[in-house]
Amino acid sequence: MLSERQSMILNAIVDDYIRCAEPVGSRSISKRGDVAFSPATIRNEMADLEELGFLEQPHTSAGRIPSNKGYRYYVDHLAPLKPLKAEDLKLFKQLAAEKLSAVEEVIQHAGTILASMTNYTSILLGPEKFNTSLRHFQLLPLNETTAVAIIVTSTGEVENKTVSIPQGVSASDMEQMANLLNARLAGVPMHRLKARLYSEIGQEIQRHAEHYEELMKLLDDSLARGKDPKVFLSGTTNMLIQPEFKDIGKLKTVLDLLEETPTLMRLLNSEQRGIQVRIGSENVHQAFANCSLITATYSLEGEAFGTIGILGPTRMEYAKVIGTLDLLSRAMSRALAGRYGA
Amino acid sequence: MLSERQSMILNAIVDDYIRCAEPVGSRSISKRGDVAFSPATIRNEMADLEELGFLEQPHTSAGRIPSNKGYRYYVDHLAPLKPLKAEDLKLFKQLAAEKLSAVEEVIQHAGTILASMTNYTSILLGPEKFNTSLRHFQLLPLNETTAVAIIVTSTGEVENKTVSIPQGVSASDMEQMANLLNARLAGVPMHRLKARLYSEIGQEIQRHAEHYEELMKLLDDSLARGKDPKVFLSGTTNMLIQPEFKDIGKLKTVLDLLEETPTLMRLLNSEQRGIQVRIGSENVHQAFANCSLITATYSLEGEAFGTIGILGPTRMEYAKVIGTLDLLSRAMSRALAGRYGA
DNA sequence: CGTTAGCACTCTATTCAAATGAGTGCTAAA
DNA sequence: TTTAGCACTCATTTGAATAGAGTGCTAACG
Repeated sequence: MLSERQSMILNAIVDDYIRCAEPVGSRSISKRGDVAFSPATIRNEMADLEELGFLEQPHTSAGRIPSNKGYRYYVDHLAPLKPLKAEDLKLFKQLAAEKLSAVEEVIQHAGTILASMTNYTSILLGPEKFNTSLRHFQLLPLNETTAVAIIVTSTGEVENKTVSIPQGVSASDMEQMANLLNARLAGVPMHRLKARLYSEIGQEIQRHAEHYEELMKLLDDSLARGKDPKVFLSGTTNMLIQPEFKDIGKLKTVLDLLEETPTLMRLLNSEQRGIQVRIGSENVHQAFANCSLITATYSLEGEAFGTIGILGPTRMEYAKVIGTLDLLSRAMSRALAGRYGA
Repeated sequence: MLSERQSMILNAIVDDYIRCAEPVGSRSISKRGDVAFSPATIRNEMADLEELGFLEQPHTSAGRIPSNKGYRYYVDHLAPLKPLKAEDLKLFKQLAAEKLSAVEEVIQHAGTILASMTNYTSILLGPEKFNTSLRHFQLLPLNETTAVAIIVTSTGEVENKTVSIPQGVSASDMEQMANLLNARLAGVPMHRLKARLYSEIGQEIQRHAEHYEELMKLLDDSLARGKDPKVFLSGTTNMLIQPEFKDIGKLKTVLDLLEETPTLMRLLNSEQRGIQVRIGSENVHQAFANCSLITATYSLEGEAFGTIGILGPTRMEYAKVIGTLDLLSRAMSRALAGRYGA
């Protein structure tokens, strides 16, 4: 699609622009050394590249900046896969080695590393609990009216929920219920719990206990899915140092959106495994028009999957970020593996 | 300490400055109507107030702005306690009425309300678990090497922790241990748990079981205090709209500090109950020199206490914020009461 | 024919002096 | 004691001139 020379020039422009955040002119490219042509020649090529839609010109007498299409070409064909620095690799190893007790801590920690290494904002999605199963259920009365329902999943995560005790249900009723659930539903995938509750436990309760309605309501409440998977943000303030966000208004719009979990979920949502790059307007939300989001997925014992992502300006160090995410997602899978599971 | 007229003028200046964020001059005060003197007279008083340290002048030909001492006087003597708007009160009632299942949700929600009502940043500290006691303990093996320890407190909070199982400890050992702890330590205050573990349970284990060392280590790990109380932030982006933070550098320093839980803890830390106002340099951290922090405490069944706070520029709507915090802290205490507890 | 030097042109950013205007302090009069 | 008047200060705004970076085009060059 592009000639050798055009590719080289596009590459040079994107590189330069990523580094300096300023329109790059023909002269400065010529001087870089890796494109050994005169400014005039480069100018001609640049005019062509602009016509093809890979470059843009803020105004007549400025240099060129890459368009979204330009970035896309850069990412797909040009971005050199930089090897990570040794010190960064060390951080990853530490992550895997560290004695982090909970999945959430591993994720949180990974997010912090990611943000500090890249100087962008990291967004991590906890594992979908879709593929985990029930390990243990408990129903613990606190007083006459409220109880705590505790669910432990096969991956060792603990969810808890305060539920109110229906009239006429006794502590021993609840204990029986919990025992019944553990006996019958242990090992059942989380997303099938409710269905199985009605199909299997329902009859049993109806046979042995009064208060059928009340007990079912209680159990139904208790098993209510522990809301959406958690989102972990880190390095949001790195947005502040990006020159593209010197406009506080736009900055606030973006930061505000980052506080909304549903927006983030929608942003990260994808069926695809592996690494994905969404440049500028490829993102769902209009406010992220000059942002790029790069995501990778990690797995937890091959059962559950989560997403880690980096949000930054479209003028992002793609090569570095992609490499980092790739390695870190593997490191996370490794750190989470073996620690739990059947 | 200040004459009637001086008070009035100081009041007018602080009021105006809080509204407009710009140095206020003698003329504009004279025109306000509530201080019926000529600009010249007011100028004289202003000169006096400056000499006394209540006002400052950015430069010779600008109006005056309040000093920290000025704000302090305003807060202590002048700030009129504004009644809240009806719609705001309604929000509070909703908070109390809502069926929020977990303490943390109540707190989180209160923080959101607080931030959106005041347009400042809210910082809420979860209840100190200091005064809560053990309700239930459980130790649940996940596989050969790891187990989940679950602690339920008297206020219905659930803490969980993944611990590794020492060599030679069996599932039935762990079950016994858990039963023992429940039998002996239920009702014991959280902060005394470890001490009691050694003084009471220790002997028992030594008598009945092998692996004394290992079991004690396991239990000790399991009871490790669930880190610091959680901190909930809301409305951090409200900082962006404050003109005092148009300097992105300072803004970043502050926002970065807000991400550090220990800093926040130190910032909020106080033995005092009730409402506290810390103006500018009265705050621990240098970076908060032009911020004010107003805090109030709430209680959970009279047992545990937490803190809610508002962080904003020193030029803060003290009257409104103090009123809001006062009411909200009560509303929270109410919302949390009755829901749990013995 | 592809490449490059040269040059006129465009447009932004910088600089600097002058004008503006908000606000003060002081003095003298009411 | 209060206030009108006035000279003075100083940040901000304004506008014009200038500098500078970069382009597009044309003509020359190998």
